[in-house]
Amino acid sequence: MTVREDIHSAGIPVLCQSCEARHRGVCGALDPDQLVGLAKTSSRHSVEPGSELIGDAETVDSYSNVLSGVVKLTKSLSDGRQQIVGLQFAPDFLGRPFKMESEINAEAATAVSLCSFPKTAIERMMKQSPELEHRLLKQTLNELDEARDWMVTLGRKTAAEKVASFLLMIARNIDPTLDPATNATSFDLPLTRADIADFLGLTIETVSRQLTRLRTDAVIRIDNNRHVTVDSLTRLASRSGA
Amino acid sequence: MTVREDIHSAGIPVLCQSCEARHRGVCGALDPDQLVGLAKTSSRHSVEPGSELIGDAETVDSYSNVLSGVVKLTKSLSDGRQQIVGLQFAPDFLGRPFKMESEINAEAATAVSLCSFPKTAIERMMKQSPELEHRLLKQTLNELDEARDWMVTLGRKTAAEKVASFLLMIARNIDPTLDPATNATSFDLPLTRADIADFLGLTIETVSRQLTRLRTDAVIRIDNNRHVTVDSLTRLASRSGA
DNA sequence: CAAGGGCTTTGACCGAAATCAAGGCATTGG
DNA sequence: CCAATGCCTTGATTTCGGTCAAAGCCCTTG
Repeated sequence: MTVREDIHSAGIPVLCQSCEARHRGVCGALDPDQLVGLAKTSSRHSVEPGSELIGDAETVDSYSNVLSGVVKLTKSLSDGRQQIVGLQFAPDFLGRPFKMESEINAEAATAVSLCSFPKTAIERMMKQSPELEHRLLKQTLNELDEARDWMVTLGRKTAAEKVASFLLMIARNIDPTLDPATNATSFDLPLTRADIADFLGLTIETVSRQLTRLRTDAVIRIDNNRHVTVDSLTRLASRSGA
Repeated sequence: MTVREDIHSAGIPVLCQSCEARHRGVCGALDPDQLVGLAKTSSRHSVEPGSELIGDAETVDSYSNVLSGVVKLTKSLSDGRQQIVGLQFAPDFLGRPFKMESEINAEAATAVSLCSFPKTAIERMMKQSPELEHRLLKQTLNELDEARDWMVTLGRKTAAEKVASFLLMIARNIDPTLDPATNATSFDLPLTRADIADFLGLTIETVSRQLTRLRTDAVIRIDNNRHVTVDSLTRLASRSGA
């Protein structure tokens, strides 16, 4: 069971008072008393696609729960080559505990809404509440797992398998209409072709060609360049290389 | 500062009684009283290169500190394609807290010595000692950082850059004779060409050819197929693509 | 020493994906 | 309505790394 599933199934809805929304991110680990303290300092934001959330530019001093939308984590080489090293969906927690040396950027891939807390507030709370740190450890272990799965994709899969794996991963994360009977599903791509290329270690052209192939082979349909309909998840999975 | 450096610089030597060795892994987070309890259940092992430490076969029910040697973490696709997703050096902590779903294998790349504890003992201790969980969180964050760095290497670097990056990483981790003056260093490769290929997402032949190129360009020397001498770390770094 | 096996190197050739180059198709704004 | 802009697709060509094949080099073992 992933952390995400765990939080969902635990079903701990927490009224985060400042952002006036019920959500289930890391806040779910706090007891009501603690939460009231935290809520006073939290605030809800909505940001445009493309906004930089964590970057080299401004030293960001806050943590956030992702309430909706998709955030991409990227790293770049000095000559501009870029790689997306992670995607965060609701209710993931966004931020860098204990300043790591690694330079990472976070950018809104879609419209994103966040509930943010000052770094100091979270860090104070973490000292008091082992349960909060435990939650964080679990999310981190989960992200590590995902990162390692993608290392296999990046290092050992063909372009066709990479694209199929990507679609499968997105479907699993934001699929609104999973139909177990027909084994079909549909969703909006949260990333542009360029982002997908940066995620899979390919070029835009190769991503486009592979999507075209999946379309002509009738594995998927794409409307408005965004909305994907997968006719058979199993057929897609069989092309993802395990 | 990496976790590894942190543990080293903190300089917390702990006498782990059962293995009768001073080491500084996760045990360093425990106070002496707790340690006595743990030490009763711990034991020191030495394993041959190639031994499987964590695998699909036997469900391993213990955690370990790596005392010396190098452990490779691998993942495989159903058709046998393999990817190394991490390397662990002393004093890293080896094991899977909270059973994750991801199937991962750990195998001794070199001769390895370990200090192992039963899973139950560590887990009991973790509930009592927030400091232990904190250490674990820090190591996990560090591994996540490393994994994401390698995603950039796997997705966006050329074969030449991959091999240079690999040598640089190994040098940083097990360099016994770093000479800041001449900027030179030397070390034994802990991995075979096949392992290096699995780590970098390349074939054996490509790894061999790139090493040959570095040799003919006088950036490195290799003796006995194992012992590498880097004449200029900066020159090597300049070939690693940042 | 010779034989054998495991690992590594090297060479010739091939192919998947990158690069280079147009062109299409929406949305936006004058 | 017609540029203009930003994505996306498609085609032609090139190239980097993979594949196939052979040989070299150690190291062990009889």
